[in-house]
Amino acid sequence: MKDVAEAAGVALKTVSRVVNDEPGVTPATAERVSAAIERLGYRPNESARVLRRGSTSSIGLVIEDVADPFYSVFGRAVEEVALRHGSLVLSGSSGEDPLRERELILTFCSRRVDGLIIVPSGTDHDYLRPELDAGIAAVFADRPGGPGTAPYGTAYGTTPGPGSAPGHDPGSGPGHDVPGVSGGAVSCDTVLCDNAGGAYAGVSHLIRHGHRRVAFVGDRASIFTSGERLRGYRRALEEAGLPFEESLVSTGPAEEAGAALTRMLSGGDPPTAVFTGNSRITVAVLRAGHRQALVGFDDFELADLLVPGVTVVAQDPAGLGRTSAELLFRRLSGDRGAPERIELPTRLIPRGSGELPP
Amino acid sequence: MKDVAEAAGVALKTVSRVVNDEPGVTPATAERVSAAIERLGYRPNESARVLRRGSTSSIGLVIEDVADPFYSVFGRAVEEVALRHGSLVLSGSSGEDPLRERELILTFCSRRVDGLIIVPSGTDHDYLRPELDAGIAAVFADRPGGPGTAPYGTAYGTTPGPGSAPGHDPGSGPGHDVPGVSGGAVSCDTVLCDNAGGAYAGVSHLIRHGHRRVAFVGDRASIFTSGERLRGYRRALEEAGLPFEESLVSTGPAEEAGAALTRMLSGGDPPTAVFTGNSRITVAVLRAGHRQALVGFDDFELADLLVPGVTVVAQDPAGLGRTSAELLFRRLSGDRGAPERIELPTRLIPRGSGELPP
DNA sequence: CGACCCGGTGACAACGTTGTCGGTACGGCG
DNA sequence: CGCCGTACCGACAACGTTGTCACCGGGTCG
Repeated sequence: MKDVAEAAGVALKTVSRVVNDEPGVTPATAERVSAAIERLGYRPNESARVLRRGSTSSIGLVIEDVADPFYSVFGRAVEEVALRHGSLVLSGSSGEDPLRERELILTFCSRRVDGLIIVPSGTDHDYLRPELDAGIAAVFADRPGGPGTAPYGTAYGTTPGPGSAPGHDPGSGPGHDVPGVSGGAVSCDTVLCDNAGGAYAGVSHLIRHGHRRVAFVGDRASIFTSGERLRGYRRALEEAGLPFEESLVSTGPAEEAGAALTRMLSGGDPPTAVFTGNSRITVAVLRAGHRQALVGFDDFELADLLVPGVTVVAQDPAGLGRTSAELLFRRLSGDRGAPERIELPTRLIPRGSGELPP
Repeated sequence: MKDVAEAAGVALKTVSRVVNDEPGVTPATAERVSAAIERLGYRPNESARVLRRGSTSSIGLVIEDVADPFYSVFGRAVEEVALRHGSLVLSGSSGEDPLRERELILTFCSRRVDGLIIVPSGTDHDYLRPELDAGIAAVFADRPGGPGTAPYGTAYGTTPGPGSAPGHDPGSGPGHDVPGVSGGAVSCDTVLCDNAGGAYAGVSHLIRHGHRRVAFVGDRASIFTSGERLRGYRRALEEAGLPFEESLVSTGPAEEAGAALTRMLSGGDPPTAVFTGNSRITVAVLRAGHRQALVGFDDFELADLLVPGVTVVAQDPAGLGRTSAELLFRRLSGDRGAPERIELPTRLIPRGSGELPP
């Protein structure tokens, strides 16, 4: 910029004015400066600008896996909203590792993002407190999280299941008696799917088609969404006056879903229908060659092309992303209202597999 | 940081030393500083650090659509490599709009990314020249691009097709007689798939199974990969002594692919087999209900679950991302060798649809 | 005709960090 | 006892930008 000023024969500040479209520059001068900028291939240094102004015009996005269709559509929606607000998106995959998640978030904070959108893997986000106090906005999406919100659903607070083991809390833990910051659960905005309601609708759909033994094959019980969907499953059974049987429920990673269902089917009095807890599991079950009536939570591409078409309870990943981002930007533009908790509806899409008779 | 120094009763510089693990600090002092850092919830300001040091430890990734499975897997691979090198990834979707692409790239440059990985939509990247001269590394992936490389494939340089129209080159164009920078094509590193070879293999596969009239349904001819794949198709025909017939070739957006094929099939002497130019088109053709022998370029999820399974020429999006990123980081660590052009092999995966008889 | 005002411009400090260099205390050695 | 070397630490400048304020010339109004 100094070079540009020199080349155009003006002061630094004038160049700054031109770059930022500030008023108070003669068209002639502006033209001279613009020419110099073009000629020297000058680009403003965003770091310096950020340092000076304090705001980075960028937000951080922490999701489980950038390559997962659900999250990538989610991310795209966030990007779209960010673009409209002139913001950039820093994104990173946590890979369900709370440690990696923490690292990513803190990295983003170091880069002074204006806000964060987090699909939390971990349950403990107390380390966020100083950042929140420092004015960084945060929205939790798809699952609840945040400092002080650990005891949310029933699934949380139980044994953390495999995968959450690696050396938790390496530092000296969050300061205990910090003056001014201590105590008081400060919860953040949260945008969720209506997991329980969706599962309820899907299972009820199967029951309505005559099934009385419906299996639930879901993800690890330690995952919030998984627990909620199981809750919806139970409610649907209860309401129909059907018994809840442990033997018809399996929770675990998608790779084991096929085998789990096979075991159920080979037992006495096998289920005639299956409700699957997410699309990875739905696909795993299909791949294992099972042909029972099936409703899956979460839509996936080509579900309509399979034979029979796969009936699903569709979430709206784009809507989730859009809503989260819009909420975040509302906070960034000064909304200081109470933390919100938004639940997005799901939609049952009948395609054939869920309408098969027992 | 000033606050931390004050709280710990030391100088700014000492805090800096502790934060950066620099030698020359007594354990006792370091401990005092660390305690103060923890207590105050201090995080270093990356912007200031960048301003001072010059390197941002971040790279920019410009792809067509973050939500597209191909690119999201690609992006994930890039992220993985970046993580290993301690870098962050800024990513953005260009949406096939050269203007948006340019904007994104320049934004990234303003943020002083160390390097760029670009899946180019536009053909003209001359605006990159000042950045490249300023030391930013760039790798073009999936399609060639970059300043001076416009006249690459045969498809380029022709009429730009619909979609590239919106007000090109708004400024005063790249400086014409810039001293020191003018002329001389400076090409960048490029990582591609073996598009022509893959298409050749796929079409040959169909021919080997007895087909003599093979249709090509591909994307707009203005897209590099599309042109290359068409080239492979022609070569396969030639080598088998089959005529190239315009009436068996359709290029255009995926939404029109189904209708295009329908038209071909309703003509006299219809094709008995179809080669599709990308997975979106493959799916469109399947959705249109066509049941000819089919080989598609690019693999997609559930291709194996359809009946019959869809034979594809699989690319390796993760490999593409990994290779691109590794090449980029090699450049960043000082490799000043001649620009490379890497072509990744494809793999034919027979699943049934490509082995149907005429 | 002089005072005032205003639009255009420039000088300077400050944002938070780190590289450089200079200072101080302490231990060892002549 | 004095000198030197080393280890630790602090003051200061600089990175590139922008906010603040002062300046200056010309037009306007009293």
